[in-house]
Amino acid sequence: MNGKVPEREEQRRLALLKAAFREVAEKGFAEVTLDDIARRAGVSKGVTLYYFASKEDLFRRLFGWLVDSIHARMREAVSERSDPVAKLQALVAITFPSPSKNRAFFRTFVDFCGLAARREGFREVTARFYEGCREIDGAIVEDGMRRGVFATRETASAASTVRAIFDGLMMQWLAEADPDVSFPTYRERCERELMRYLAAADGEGSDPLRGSDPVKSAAS
Amino acid sequence: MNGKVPEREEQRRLALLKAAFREVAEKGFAEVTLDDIARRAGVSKGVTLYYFASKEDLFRRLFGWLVDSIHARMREAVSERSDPVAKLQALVAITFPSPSKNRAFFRTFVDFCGLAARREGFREVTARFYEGCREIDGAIVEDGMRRGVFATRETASAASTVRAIFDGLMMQWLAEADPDVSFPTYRERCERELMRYLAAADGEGSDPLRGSDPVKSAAS
DNA sequence: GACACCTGACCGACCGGTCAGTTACGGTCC
DNA sequence: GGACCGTAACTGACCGGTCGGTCAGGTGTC
Repeated sequence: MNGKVPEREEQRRLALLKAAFREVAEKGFAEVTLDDIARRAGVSKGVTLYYFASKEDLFRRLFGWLVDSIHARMREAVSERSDPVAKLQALVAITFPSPSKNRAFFRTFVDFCGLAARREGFREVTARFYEGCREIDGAIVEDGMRRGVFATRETASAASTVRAIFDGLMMQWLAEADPDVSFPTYRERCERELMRYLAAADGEGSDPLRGSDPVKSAAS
Repeated sequence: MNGKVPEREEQRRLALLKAAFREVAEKGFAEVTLDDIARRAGVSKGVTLYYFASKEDLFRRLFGWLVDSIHARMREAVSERSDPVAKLQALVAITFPSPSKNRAFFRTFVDFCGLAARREGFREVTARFYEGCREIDGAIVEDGMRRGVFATRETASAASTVRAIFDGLMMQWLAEADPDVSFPTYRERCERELMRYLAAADGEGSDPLRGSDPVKSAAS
């Protein structure tokens, strides 16, 4: 009907990546075998290495694909709002979609950071992830500063800190004994603390969030 | 000369843990073999499993030992100062000691978080790590608030965010193409951004740091 | 029948864990 | 002092299992 061969090939590759993602999210890179991935995708083991040069190649592409997806989703969500505060809230919503999706993505992410910290070939992808985040976060911060909603600060550092708050809270969440229960706590905390950090310096009264009842649920 | 046997045993165990730490920092949990650890410690392979029940047992104890060490060092550094700002600076100094030590600890830490996010038996140790941090960070924040140096906020959330900024920046640092070069940038940024987050809300003028030249080195 | 796609048995390497055997050493008895 | 011994510490060959990667051959489609 149309240019079919390379399309079908791409389709197959994508199916394998999706299968690999689910496997990695569950077991971690080190524990996943090529057989697991093939079985999850409903094909035989040989196919995996028919479409990817090696296990490492597959993992690298998997993470590249994840990074592109998440960036696209972030950019889309941000572009749909005009208010910097709303943009940030949209980012929080993207980053904390649901316990299970969160767990899947962030487990994979942490795994990958561990790999990237050691193997040169993987580092490039993590660098690209943070590069994109810096761009997205930085644009929001700058916009908010221009409009006087956020306090003046150096954009690069602020974007870096915003991202650190996202990632750092996520790591704490992953370590929780019962992540499903504490999920809403962390999501709300993320939003509130980002606002706190960015809020204009002339008093908490101008806090764009109605900062009413402090969430005490995480206290010991 | 004295009660010798159990002491010598503990000594051996510690030597193995240290060897394991160096190996893991370099290669990651998944890539380290019992043989690697033994060889690094200058003994034969059999010894490793003579002193530890299994590889998993060894790794769990390794991380427990690391967590205790880092907590002790943090507590000591903090207890030596009285000013909350100085305490926080001391914490930054502990957390960012040098590129190589940083890399070693944080690579291991990230690895371990990946494990803990999946295996029940490991989660308890990460939970303990964050529990201790919450205690240390929380005490500083609370002290600062009482003295009016930091703006009023809910202690648990603030401690959580402080720790998130530490961890999140560290992850970004790990992803840098040339970590050794960007190390001072991240260290300074960590200190400055923590202060920014915690600083009293009545204007940047009261910023406890002399916020002079913005570090632009991380901008694209 | 040619070709792309797919299969799964197979190979070689590796690794956690076991264990039979060796070594080092402190104590004991003559 | 030295012969002897018991045991804790240590060694490394070995085993069973696993996994990444290969490949000879099958299958379906144009």
